[in-house]
Amino acid sequence: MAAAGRKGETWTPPPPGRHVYDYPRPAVTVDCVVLGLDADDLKVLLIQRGLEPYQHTWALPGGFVLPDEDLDTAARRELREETNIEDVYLEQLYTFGAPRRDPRGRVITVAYYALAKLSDYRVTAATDAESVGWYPLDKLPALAFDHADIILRAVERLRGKVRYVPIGFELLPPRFSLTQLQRLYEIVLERQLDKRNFRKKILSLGLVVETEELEQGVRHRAARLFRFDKKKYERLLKQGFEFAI
Amino acid sequence: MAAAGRKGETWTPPPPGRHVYDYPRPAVTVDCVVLGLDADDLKVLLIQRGLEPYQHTWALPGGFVLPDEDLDTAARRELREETNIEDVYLEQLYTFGAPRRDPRGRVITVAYYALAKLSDYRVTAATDAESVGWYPLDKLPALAFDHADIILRAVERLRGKVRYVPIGFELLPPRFSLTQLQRLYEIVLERQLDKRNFRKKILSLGLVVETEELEQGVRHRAARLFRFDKKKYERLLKQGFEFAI
DNA sequence: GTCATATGGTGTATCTTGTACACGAAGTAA
DNA sequence: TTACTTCGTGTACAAGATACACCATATGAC
Repeated sequence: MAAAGRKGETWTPPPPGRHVYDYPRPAVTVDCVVLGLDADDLKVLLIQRGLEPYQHTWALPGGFVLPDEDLDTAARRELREETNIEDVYLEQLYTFGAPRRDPRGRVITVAYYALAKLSDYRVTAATDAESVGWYPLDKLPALAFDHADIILRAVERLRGKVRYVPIGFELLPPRFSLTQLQRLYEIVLERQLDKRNFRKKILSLGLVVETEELEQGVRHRAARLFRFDKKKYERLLKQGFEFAI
Repeated sequence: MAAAGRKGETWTPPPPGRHVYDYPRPAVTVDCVVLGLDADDLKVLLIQRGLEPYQHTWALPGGFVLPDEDLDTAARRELREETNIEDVYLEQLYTFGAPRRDPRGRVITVAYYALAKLSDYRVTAATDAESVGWYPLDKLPALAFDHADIILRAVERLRGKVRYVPIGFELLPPRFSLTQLQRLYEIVLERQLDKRNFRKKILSLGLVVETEELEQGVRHRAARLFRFDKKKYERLLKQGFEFAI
């Protein structure tokens, strides 16, 4: 959460009152918007704040950037510490620095967004000391700070990017059916797609390849599973190929 | 310039050594990549640093964010103070925060990019106390800090965005010929476009409208001038219209 | 094992958009 | 008048987008 109290971890805080500067400096935090795909919608991972300000209010996972730590590293560390999420697609989103966005004083936050395979992280209600939970985007609780704005911007970014960069796959398990993939695009882009045309288009790109596996545990005909051929994509990228849905 | 010494201006600095915090805090700056379009290429506006570190080295205009100042405001202020540029298209680009990007200590910079009508700002060689100059992107001088990376990212952003958002017009005067517009796209996208197809496409969008004016002072047949209909664009945007070249 | 139910998986015809391509018109300058 | 330079235009073809419906295959209940 932005500008929350530092949590313990292995790092030992220096004695207070020791950092003196000629000019005032803002505090700098990172916050992460983790988006995950559920059966029928996009969800965002929130944590419930344990400390003032906004105690008990839901907020984005995040916290202070350490003195010798890269911004990306800070974002990944906070994500790990507060939600146990690791190895996700993570990208810097935007930096929010309105002078009064934090009641304690000037806090500038570098926001990140992450795409997670929601099935990997079944933290569905509460897990830790603070609670952690996935919330559908259209039923967000009241949020601390300007975190609602940050989430909005993350969703905009995802919507804009998903058509031109194959990041949608980050929201799916490694093996997925074409129906799942289509549903992903329908949810993110908020419009219906034609099944046959979608398949034609996707397969024509040659980046989604058939596997031997079939969907398991469904009570109807099982769908074939496909995978995204990342290596091929990277090869094509270098040749100026453009992904587009 | 990132994390340069503060310049005088009207603001009076507080007495040194007065700002004390419990935890170390980074300094936060803004830096601006101003891009302008010349006859044959994109140029970036640089200033020559008057102070250590990197004294006399070329750098991006920028400086510290004031305690009660929004980030965008800080970027515009620095641009005005250091280069006299005002009223340009300005957008946050990316935040650079590698721990040792500034030799003086931890400095995080929020980078912005701006698009300017180069003809409005003929600061071609030196203007101020420090020099200011436009440099073509393929002939940049040695740059201070990580400013070369920042410029690279700004150009990438422009290239990615110019096809889907009508920001190219920000680089042209209010009235322009279709040949000028085509040249803009050719320079930014780094590929040749077909004249007839380009015109057909542009005019079919209905956002570039003919004026009564003709090009002046050319030694051949004068081209008709057009203008970008921003109001119409904004109206269409609300209806889900998508600009694309 | 048959039937009901649910989703999987496939092809074609039409329309729209992108691409390739060349020359006369209009103005200036000598 | 002529030479030069850029302006401004249309058509034929290829590629890609869209609209649209039905049989196949698996499960589960009876």
